[in-house]
Amino acid sequence: MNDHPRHTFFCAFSHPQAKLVEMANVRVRFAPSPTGYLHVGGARTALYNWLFARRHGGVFILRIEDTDVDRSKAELVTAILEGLTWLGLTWDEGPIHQSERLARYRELGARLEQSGHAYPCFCTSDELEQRRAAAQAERRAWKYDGACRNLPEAERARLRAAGRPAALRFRVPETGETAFDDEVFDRVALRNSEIEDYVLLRSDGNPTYHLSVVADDLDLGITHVIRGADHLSNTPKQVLMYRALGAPTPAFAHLPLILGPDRQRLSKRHGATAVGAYREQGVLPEALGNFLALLGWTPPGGKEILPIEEMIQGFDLKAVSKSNAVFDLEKLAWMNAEYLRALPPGRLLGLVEEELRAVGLAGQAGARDEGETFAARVSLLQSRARTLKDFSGSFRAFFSDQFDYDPEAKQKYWKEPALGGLLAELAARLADVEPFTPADCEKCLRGLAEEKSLKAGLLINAARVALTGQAVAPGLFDVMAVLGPKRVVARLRHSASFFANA
RNA sequence: GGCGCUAUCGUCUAGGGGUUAGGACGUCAGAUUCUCAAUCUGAAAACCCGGGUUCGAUUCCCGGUAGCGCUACCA
Repeated sequence: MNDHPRHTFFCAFSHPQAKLVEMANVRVRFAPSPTGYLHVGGARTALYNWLFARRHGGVFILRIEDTDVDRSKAELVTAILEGLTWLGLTWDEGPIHQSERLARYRELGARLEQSGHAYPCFCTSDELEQRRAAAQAERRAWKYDGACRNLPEAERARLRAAGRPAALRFRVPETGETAFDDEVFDRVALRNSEIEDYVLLRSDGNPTYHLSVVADDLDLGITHVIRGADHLSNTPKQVLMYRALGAPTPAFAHLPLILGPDRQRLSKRHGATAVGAYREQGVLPEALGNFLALLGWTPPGGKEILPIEEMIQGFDLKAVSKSNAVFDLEKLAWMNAEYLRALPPGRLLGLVEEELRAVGLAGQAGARDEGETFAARVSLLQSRARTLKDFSGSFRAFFSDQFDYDPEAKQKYWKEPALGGLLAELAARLADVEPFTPADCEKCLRGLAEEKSLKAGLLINAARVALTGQAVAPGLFDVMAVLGPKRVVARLRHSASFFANA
C-alpha cells in the first residue's frame, strides 16, 4: 500500500492547459467511518464524488476510516458497501482500510517529528481535561496550552525513560494565517493562532483523523477532496500538514450539510437517515439518488428528473450551493412516484414480486400464480403507487384474498342499508357476464342502477369498497376485469353479508 | 465563549445593479370523473434587518441578527 503509485498533482489554476491535464487524472474518494450506517448525507457525498469521477473520467476510491477502534464495527462496513452498491455507486479501487495502514501513519509521524513539525506531548487526557475545565470555569477560550511544545530534549528523554506514554502533536505556527481555495466556498482563511497544536498520533500509537486522512489522500494520489462542510474548519490543519510534508495540497470541495425540517443537522430524531431505511420503505435507488443529487446541486438547464447519464454530463462543483439544505420527504415521495411510473413494466414486475415475497404474499391467491393478470394488475396500479410498499399495503386486495375493509371507506360508502341487497343482486348479474370485460361489467352495473333508479355512483363506490377494501382504487370496471369474475362475485357476495345483520 | 461558514416563496433552488424576481415539491381552487392517481388550467407564496456605495440595490461593501459547523488522544 505504501508503494502505491503517486500521481502528479498539477497546480490547477495556474495554467488553463494544466487544468485540462489534471482533470484527466482525477482521483477522488469517499471515506466513511464505520461508526454508523450509510447516512443520506454520506450517500450524497459519495454520489458527488462518483459523479465528479465519472464526469472527468477519473477514479473513484472507497476508503474505510476505521482508526477509532472502539467505535468502528465490521458489520457496519458491510452495510455501507451494500448501500453504495444499491445506489449504483460502485468504486474503482478499495475498499482500503485505514486500520491496515498503521505503520505508514507512524512513519509519517516520525518524519514530522524529525523535521521539527511535530513533538511528543506527555500530558494525559485527565490533565488536559482538568486544564480545559479550569479555563472554561474562568470563561477563557481553551486551546492546547503548549505545555510540552518546548520541552528540553533531556526532559523528553527522562519522561520517555520513565515510561510515560506520549501523543504526537503538530507544531502549528504561532503567526500568520492558513488559507485554501475551496471549489464550493471559494477562499477560506484562518489565523494560525486560532489553530491548536492538534494530535497526530494518540498515545496508544493510533493516528487521529487528521494524520490518516492526509497520509491516505497523499498516498492514494487524491486530486480532489470532496467531503461534508463539517470538515471545513479543520481543513487548514490539514493544509499545514501537507506543507510540512512538502507535498502539494489537493483541491478541496466542501458540501453543505443536510438538515432536518427543524433546521437541525439531520439525525435519527427526524426519522430515517440510513439509506437502507429508504430502501426498506420501498424507495427506488434511482429516485433517492436523483433526489440527493438535487439537494445542493443545480444541473444546467434546471431539469429535475434526470437520468444518471445526464447527471454525469452536467455535474459541476461550481454549481453546488453553499447553504445547508432541508431534507424534504414530500419531494422524495413525489420523485419516487415519478420514477415508479416511468419504470419499464418488466422491472416493476420483478420489484413488486420481491416486495410481495418480503411480506409473505408471494404465494397467495392473486399474486404471481395467475400470471396472465398479474402484469395487468400491476400496470393498473403503477400510476398510483408512491412506493413499492403500496403494493403490499393499500393495494393488498389485488394480490391476496385476505384483506381488511378500511373503516373510513365502509363508513363513507356503505351507509345505505339497501346496498346489501343491491350488491348481492349485482353479484348475481355479474356472474352471467361473458366475456368479463370492463365495458360489459360497466353495462351490467349501470343497467342495474337504472332499473332501480339509482345513481350509478352509489353502486360503484360501494362495490369498490367490497372489491378492494379501499375508498381509493383504480377505475372500478378495470378492477373487476383484472380481478376476474370468480373473485368479483365472491367478494360482492361476502360484502352483502355485512348488511344483512344491519 | 472563540473562530469559520451561510442567508431568495413553507421546502429545494434559478437569477442578478434597473426583471411582472423564474422553476420544482407542497398547498389552495377549477376542469375531468365512479373514488383516487395521472393530466390540464389558475391562485396564494420569497429577496433576514440596518447602514453605506450608486441616479438606482434583492444583487456590491460594512455591521447586526439568525442558523449551521468547528473548537477531542471522534471522524
